[in-house]
Amino acid sequence: MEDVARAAGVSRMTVSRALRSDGSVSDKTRARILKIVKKMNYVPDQSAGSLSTKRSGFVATLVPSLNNLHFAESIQALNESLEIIGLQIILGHTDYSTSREERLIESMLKRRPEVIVLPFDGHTERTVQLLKQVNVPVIEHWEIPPTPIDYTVGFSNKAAALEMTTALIERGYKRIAFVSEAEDAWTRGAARRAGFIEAMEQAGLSAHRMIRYGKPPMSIEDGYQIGSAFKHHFGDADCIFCVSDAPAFGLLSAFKEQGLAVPDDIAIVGFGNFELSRFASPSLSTVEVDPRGIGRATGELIKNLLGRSSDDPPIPRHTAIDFKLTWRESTKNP
Amino acid sequence: MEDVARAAGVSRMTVSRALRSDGSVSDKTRARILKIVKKMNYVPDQSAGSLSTKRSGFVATLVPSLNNLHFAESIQALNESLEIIGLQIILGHTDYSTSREERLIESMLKRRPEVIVLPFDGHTERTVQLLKQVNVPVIEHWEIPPTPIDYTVGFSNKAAALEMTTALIERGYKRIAFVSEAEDAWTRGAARRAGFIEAMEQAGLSAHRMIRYGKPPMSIEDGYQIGSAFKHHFGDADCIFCVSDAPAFGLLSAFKEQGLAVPDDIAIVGFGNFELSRFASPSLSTVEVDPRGIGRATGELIKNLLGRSSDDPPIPRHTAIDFKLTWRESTKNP
DNA sequence: TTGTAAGCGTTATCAC
DNA sequence: GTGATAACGCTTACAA
Repeated sequence: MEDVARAAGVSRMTVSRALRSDGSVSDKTRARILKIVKKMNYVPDQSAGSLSTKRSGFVATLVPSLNNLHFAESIQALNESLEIIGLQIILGHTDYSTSREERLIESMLKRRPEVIVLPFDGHTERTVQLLKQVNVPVIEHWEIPPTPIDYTVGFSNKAAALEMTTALIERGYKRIAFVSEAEDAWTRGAARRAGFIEAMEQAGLSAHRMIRYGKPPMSIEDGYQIGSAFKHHFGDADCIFCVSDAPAFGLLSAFKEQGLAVPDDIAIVGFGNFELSRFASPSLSTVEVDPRGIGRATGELIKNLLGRSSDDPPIPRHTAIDFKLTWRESTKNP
Repeated sequence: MEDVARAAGVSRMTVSRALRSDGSVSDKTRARILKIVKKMNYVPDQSAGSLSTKRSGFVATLVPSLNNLHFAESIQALNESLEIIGLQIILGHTDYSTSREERLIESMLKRRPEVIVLPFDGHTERTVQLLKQVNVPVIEHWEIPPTPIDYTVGFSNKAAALEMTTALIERGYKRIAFVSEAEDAWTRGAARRAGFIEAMEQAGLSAHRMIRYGKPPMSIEDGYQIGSAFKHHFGDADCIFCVSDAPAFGLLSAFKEQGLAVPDDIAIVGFGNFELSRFASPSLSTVEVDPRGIGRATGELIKNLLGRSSDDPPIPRHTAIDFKLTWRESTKNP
């Protein structure tokens, strides 16, 4: 910067001002300076800038895993709205582990993020404590936690599963099985399961057909394994509700091998609505969620949080993102 | 930090040393300091540290899109090896656009990354210029560019497609069609197409059955659309080679609707080997690549680049990542 | 419109 | 083993 200033015959301060549209610099000087900047290929050092302005330009963002198109899409949408306002995501994946989440947050805090975005799959006590005292907006996304730390963007996984289960019961299914992970640290999976159980009980039906297998995220392979042994365990089930679309694909594949007809012998529904769900055969009934919507809404929220003057209207704590039930060939529909 | 120092009755310098395992601090003082740090929940500011040490701890990482499990997995693997050595990824997606890539690089340069990792889908002149003069290791991944900037990790997409095509020809297919995007900015897709064409020509076969559709990344839907009109355009084809697995799934779906048998009426192969490829029906023959391997190898390379003393053995410019042909039910195999 | 001085929170360096 | 001092590259606050 010194060099640029010298070359332009001005002080560093003027260069600094020219570089941000901030200051009042005469158009002539600014033009001259910018030309020199281009020529010298000067790139300002944002760490140094942050140190002065106390604004890092970072948004610490955690997702359970990138290895899931939904989270990846959501991040991509978030990123798109953030880069417009000059914010950079620093990304981490929790691998569905609360202790990993805690470690990541500790390390990201060193970067002085202006906002922290993270999923709710349970938090350690220390995580909550860190988050509360750090004095930065915290956004939990993809689920509505029982006791939110600050802001939330997402939908109730329990309500969604409840709605789907109720709709299945209305369609005449009574002996519904639920497929989810064996390890329960994954709270959103547990929420879906709870929704299923509640709906069954409300209808006076038994929710004992529980298949717990593997750890999150469930894969197609997991579903295939479950499908291969399914009739052995719950031969009387008339429908299977999967905690995500992935194992549902595996079940479809396994049942096809066994000559079981879907939905005539048994119905299958998933959760998530991956692109493939429309093209599977039979195509998959599922709970449709809106990953890009979550990312976008999170971006909007951040924009509001950081761009506000003190007497703007208050910002709502929760942004609801819609889900909806999508019916396809894997269930018998009215 | 000042506060911690005062509470511990030492100077800031001693706190700084205690915090990194760097200096020579007596075990007693260090223990005392660390206890106070914990209690006061002090988190050092890495921007300030970077300013002093000239080490940002950042790795600028670009991928074409996160909306593709392969890139997401690769990033996740890279991230896992980087966090061990205390490096943070700053992530961007180019959306297969070289001008977007240029903008992203310019903005990331402000963070003073210690390494730059990016895909090769062509670069603008200015990108190359920026990258060359920035004096930071540059790693191009996922493809071997004709003129690498610095280091490369990946495989030749052209060679892979050539090998697959040759193998198809050996299996007796002669009227092979190739499905890829209409927009050709995407160099790796073009490389695959070039491999296909070269193999066909080597065998004295015609490579005129070219379907160009949509823009990268090709989706299942794209494949479905192509499949719906396929017989109309190339009714005599005996095999379709898709630039990625995604459109291949769409083709399978469309052909099933039309009552076309795969592979008896027509064979289909993909590129990528997504998890689903094993479970599709028929399961999909494809070129198997190793996204996590690319991520891991990139991580290793970075570790070597940053951790070297001047007289270590030189680091190879290129790290080859294997691909292999995987044969399943969607082709007639010997 | 421009410049000067001080300081952001850390660490390198050298002295004790 | 510990401390004082001067950077690091920028911006804020004020002065001209």
